[in-house]
Amino acid sequence: MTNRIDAKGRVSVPAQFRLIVQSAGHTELYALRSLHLPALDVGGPELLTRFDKKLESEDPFAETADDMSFYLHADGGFLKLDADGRITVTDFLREHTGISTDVTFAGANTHFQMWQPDQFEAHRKTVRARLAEKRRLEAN
Amino acid sequence: MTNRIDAKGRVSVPAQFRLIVQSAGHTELYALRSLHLPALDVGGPELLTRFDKKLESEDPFAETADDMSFYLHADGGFLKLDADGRITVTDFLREHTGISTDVTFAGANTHFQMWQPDQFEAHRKTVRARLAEKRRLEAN
DNA sequence: TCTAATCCCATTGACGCCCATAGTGCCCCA
DNA sequence: TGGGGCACTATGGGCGTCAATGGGATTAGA
Repeated sequence: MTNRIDAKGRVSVPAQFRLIVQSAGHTELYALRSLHLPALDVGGPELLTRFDKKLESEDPFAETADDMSFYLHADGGFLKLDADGRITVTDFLREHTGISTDVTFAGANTHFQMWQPDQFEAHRKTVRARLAEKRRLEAN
Repeated sequence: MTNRIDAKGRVSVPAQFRLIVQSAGHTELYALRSLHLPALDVGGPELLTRFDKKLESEDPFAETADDMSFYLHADGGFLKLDADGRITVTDFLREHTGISTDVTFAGANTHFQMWQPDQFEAHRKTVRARLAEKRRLEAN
């Protein structure tokens, strides 16, 4: 699902994904820069709390917990949905993803990803190739 | 079983295959672009959730798990059945399969495949040839 | 004051929902 | 046993609704 960014820098979040958060009564999304991919992991505000909960259960003095906490708040940001279900694409989003004029949305029921269309397509092909190769090896 | 795509881009899902999902109370199909074939693997939404469940139980840091998850969502999509048991053939389906005016359905009890008719015929022949060859070798 | 964000409204094209018709196989009954 | 009618599938098309997009107007913020 690919949508265009308009002259004001807005893009419609596909209805199917809006439902994820709007049904929960929220008007905000939370976007997190993916660690390994030039993409954004996006979900409702509970995406943040879910990670935070996870952190609480760990040793607060462990380095990984520190890193994770830092990562969550430094590499994440809120996106406000306007009345028409659009968000404005900030530099925060563009830098990490390479997004300029169009955005590709892909994902599941609880959260989704935002990509620069070409990057998305490239990654899709890479993943297909890797899985096909793995399966070929396992067949022998 | 081959059906025609109408002017609005719709095609009837053969009744026998509809039963697979409708009997489960669903009105949606889940289509996944096959890794090795120019075809779509189609089944009920539980096809996706089944895979997802499987992934949750595996090591979430393994690259393969990431790949699988991405593949399932990037190369998979939902197809809504209308009241008459038809789906609209999107570009998402056409690109991978070469489908343009007609669709060939083939499959088993739990899920089925969608093909461009000529591609299906070609694949059928190669499979026949491969099996015949294998049998010929084993006979010696 | 100038820029940027937010709200509101208009357009258009796609999709969902509805009904109509033709073709086909099946069953039942005369 | 042959014919009529019922049931269902595949297909075509009308129409209303909603999503995606564009743009004006108003407000907030620097």
